[in-house]
Amino acid sequence: MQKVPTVYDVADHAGVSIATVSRVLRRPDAVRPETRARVLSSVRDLGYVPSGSARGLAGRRTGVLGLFLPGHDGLDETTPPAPTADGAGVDAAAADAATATTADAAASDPAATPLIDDRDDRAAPAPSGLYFDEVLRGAEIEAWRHGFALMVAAGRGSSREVMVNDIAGRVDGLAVLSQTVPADLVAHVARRIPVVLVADSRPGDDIDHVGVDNLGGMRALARHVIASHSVRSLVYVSGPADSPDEADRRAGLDEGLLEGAFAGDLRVVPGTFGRDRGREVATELLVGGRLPDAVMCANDQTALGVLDVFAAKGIDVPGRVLVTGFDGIEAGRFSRPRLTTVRQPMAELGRAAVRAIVDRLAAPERDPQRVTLPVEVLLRESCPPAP
Amino acid sequence: MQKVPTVYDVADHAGVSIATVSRVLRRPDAVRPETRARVLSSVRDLGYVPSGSARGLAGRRTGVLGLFLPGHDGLDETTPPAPTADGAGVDAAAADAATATTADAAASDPAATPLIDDRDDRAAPAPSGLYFDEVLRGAEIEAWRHGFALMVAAGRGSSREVMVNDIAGRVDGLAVLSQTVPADLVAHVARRIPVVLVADSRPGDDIDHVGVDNLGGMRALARHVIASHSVRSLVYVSGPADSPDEADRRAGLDEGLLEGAFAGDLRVVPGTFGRDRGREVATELLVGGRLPDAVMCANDQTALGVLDVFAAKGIDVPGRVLVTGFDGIEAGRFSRPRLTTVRQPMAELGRAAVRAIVDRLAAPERDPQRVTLPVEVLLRESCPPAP
DNA sequence: GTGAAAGCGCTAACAG
DNA sequence: CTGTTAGCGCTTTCAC
Repeated sequence: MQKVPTVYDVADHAGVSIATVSRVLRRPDAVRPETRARVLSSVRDLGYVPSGSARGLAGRRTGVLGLFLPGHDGLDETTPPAPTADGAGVDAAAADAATATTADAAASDPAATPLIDDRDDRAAPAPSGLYFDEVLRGAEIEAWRHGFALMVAAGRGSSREVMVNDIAGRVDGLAVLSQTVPADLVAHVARRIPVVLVADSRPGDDIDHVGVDNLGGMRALARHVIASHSVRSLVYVSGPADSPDEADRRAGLDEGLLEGAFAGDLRVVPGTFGRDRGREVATELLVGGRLPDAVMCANDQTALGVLDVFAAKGIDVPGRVLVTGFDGIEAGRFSRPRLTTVRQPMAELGRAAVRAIVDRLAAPERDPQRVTLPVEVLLRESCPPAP
Repeated sequence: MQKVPTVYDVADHAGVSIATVSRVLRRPDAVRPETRARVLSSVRDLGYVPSGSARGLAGRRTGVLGLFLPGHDGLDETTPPAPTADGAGVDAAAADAATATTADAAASDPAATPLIDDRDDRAAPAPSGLYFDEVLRGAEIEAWRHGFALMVAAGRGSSREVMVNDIAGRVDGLAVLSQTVPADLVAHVARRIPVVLVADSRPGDDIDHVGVDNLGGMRALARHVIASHSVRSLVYVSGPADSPDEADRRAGLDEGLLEGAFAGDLRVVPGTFGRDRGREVATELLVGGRLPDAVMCANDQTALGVLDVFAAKGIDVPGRVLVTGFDGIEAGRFSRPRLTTVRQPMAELGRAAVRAIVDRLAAPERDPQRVTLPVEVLLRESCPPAP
């Protein structure tokens, strides 16, 4: 790690030219086996690892794709970035190194391992991310398949601009999730490299886009709800009015109801995509005394909140009232009753995003593409299949 | 995206030298405000984004850290990497683009949204990764704090060498999880950049390392088990014999038993860290007819397998037998009964790993560090707190 | 405060 | 099959 070897060092050591070293690494069969062997051995001896930067510069391509995810709630915004400038915050590092660093001896001190009564599930961390983790995983896999490495960044409110530019300068293409990056920044970056918007249905963009079939999913679900059970009254707990997802899901609901010739009552209650709001709504419903036959929610969190209250109040789901969600988050698998929902193919989203970039790289002039991935309706106990 | 602008273009456009452009971007206050404004405006007009490669080359540092995770089970090995060579598999991309790509119209076809009866939880995807996702998230956050971007890669059995070298060439430091990279490769790479081993207690390494307190955690748990309940017979279902984690946990068990002056029977049954093996063991225990007072497992998966069988056979947990795990995976929060376990601070692991690299970058000559993070014992229903 | 010039390490023609 | 030679776009002294 002292005198990091370069092509020149390897070339010298192997008694060849730097071009040959480069060839051995890029197109091995363009070099005589013996020469190749000699070079390879020098590489080993010297501990040579080619510089990605130099490669990127010379080759005009980095072999890296970028993925911009939504920020991790809380955990970050709290602590501003260390003063970067030159040393990349190296000094700041030294400062908090002591914080979590523990010598083996200390950590093994019995007193250091707390016993926590978690019978109330209090200690559980908020899984929050899950959703994006899957996207990330899918993207990583697909990137690898296409010979790209993947660089990730989570959008932080502030300094997003810097980050985006920073990433954009290092990659051959960038996938941007939902509303993590302001439109103008996206536009700026898109002038340099292909950008694909993921699950972010901003209309009128001349930028590639991949998303899931929110509309079709909710439509299919709605049809199931009204067709399989004698639903006369239906409450829909929406998402935030400014959410494109909400818009599509709502549209799907309307279509499904129409197609299913729903003749009952539909009441729309504004929601927030939050579990708490689900609880509120359920409580109001209970207090109002007029429980509908079904409560369809714009997302799982909301539905889980509704289930929380119904369970606490002893309301029979699905016996007395049906409940549905949307997203297919893990928690819905474990709720009581288990939640009927629409599962989004998260990993597939990531893969599709990467494919979109790769395609674009191959055909820069092609018209902007829009990919919509199909979803699945998962019928579980909160609104089971027709009896 | 056509003629990607460079410093030169910006310099021309702004009527300054490239040095000034560079300054404006790196050390803004070293430039007269008016000049700065002019340059910045040119940057905007031209859609200039500095090349990370050029920057990395000239500055001898990339501002990127790498994270090497274990492969995603199955999903990958199945499909070999596209022929990379030059086009980075661009041709292969075109081939399978049609596979998942769907036009809006088609996706919205009702027939395209399948309804799946998931009352038996069959449709649920294997969450598998979860563990590493948290590490990744922690690493990303910490990297960002220190002004670094994060590059991730999942270790695939084959071509791992290529990947590692590839990543290593593009980053300033690398964190490598568990046994994802063979020792000699690690050594090779470590000659070029700082490498930190994560949760991989290979002894004798002169490489930085961060891990969790497997020993202390299991010790504390063991003491709880025997001290809080009148346990006379104990079965320990181990992990694979070659796992360093297993070794530490086993040692912790022994210490805990010793410290708690355990006078009963301890029987060790070999396990695999797999849920199936947990089921097998539980079944054997039942068939044998001599159920112990407690079954402590080397990890959560095993414990969940044990719980599966006990639940199916109507064995009362914790009434008839106590069960414990290790890891703190999400599924343990939802099992029936909920699983008492030791939670590893995954996100913290990721953060610590990044800190270790950053520290090393700041002090290349310092002795190798070893960081052991404390764990928490989560007492849940399968082995609750003392009555 | 700003410009000129010398690389950083590698790839990719182009010769031989 | 191998060597020579230009750059790739940016940072960074060193002068002015």
